[in-house]
Amino acid sequence: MALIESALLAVKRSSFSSSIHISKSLSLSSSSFNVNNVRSIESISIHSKRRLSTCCQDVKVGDIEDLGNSVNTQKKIRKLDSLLHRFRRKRALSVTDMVQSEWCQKQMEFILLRGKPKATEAMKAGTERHAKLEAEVVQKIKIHVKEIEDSWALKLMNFIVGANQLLFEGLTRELPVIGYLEGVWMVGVIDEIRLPINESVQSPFLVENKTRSRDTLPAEAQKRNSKLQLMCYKYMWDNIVTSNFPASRFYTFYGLNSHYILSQEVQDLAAASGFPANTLDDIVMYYRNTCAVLPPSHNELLIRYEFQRDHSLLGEEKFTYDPAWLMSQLRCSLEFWLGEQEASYVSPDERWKCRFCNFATICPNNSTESETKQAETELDTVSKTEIRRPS
DNA sequence: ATTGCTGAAGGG
Repeated sequence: MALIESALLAVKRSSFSSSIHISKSLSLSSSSFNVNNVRSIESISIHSKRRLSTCCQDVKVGDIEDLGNSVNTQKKIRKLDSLLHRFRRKRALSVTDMVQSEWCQKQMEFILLRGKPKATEAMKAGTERHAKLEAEVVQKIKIHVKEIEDSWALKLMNFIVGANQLLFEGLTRELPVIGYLEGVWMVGVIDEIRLPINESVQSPFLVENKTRSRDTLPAEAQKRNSKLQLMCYKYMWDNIVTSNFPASRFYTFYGLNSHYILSQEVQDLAAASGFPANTLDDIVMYYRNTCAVLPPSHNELLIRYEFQRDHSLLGEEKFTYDPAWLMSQLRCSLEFWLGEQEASYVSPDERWKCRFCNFATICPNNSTESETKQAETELDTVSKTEIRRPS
């Protein structure tokens, strides 16, 4: 408790100072079930000076290439030019990236190239609701960290403490996960995990809460999209608990110093959480030990839909993990991310998605449609009048 | 800086 208070004090102090030295902050949370212990730590926000802009430089092609090499060169160029390389080189792909590109690859591409649109009111309401649900089981406090290694240590601690909360209390929320899958690093945050205490076979049950602005269940495309999200989480969870964490690959990818001495604040927190550690490597060891004792997740997955206005339950959808379908979806998305395939457009029967898309007016999909020229012009005019760009 | 950036998810 004293620890939490001192951490909060630290935050207060820094908010009074005009120090430019604040590099990163982390919100750390303790379980509301037992406030005397730091049971859970949550959500890191990084304000990194080491921000890496990974905008691709022009790739110079060698003047003299023999035929055999030129195929390889083409591949290399494609790889260096890929969206993965340009926008996710120093950070992993996220489950959101996969889910977003399943919704519409072209829209994902627009978001990367032209920036993401402002959050809608519905999105804000959803974010707020998720924060409330999380607050039911975890209490967050902010921690300042010095280096990127500190924030990774805290993220892994978040997982460890969240996993322990799951084991001892039967429920955790907003659990951060990381894995090396299909040749890429992937990160995500599992909305909710339950562990039924009175069942003989203990399989963590993954749940995703969805809030809706309308009091109806979503269309098939949206259900499918959320199913993909949950299946990604299951894939990641099962990977985490069944295979050894590739620590050296992890250090290399993120450019981390495994021997980095954690900031005093982070060391104190680790000690208070029951795993005294000096270095990032120490935390990774605890992380691996935790993963080793966790069981694979349940084959059934659950999406809960609730109405934003009154939080009433609109419906629940239980479905079975389908690894073959998941793999085909991931492969499709990865081909797009790796630059092996051009961004695809939504299928004709899902053209309604364009009505919700901020890039509809500049999207080539609208000009190649077999609509009449008239309709096209009308659509164009209407859309243009709807665009209001802040000057 | 009563801001925006950082990140993952937020809804459609």
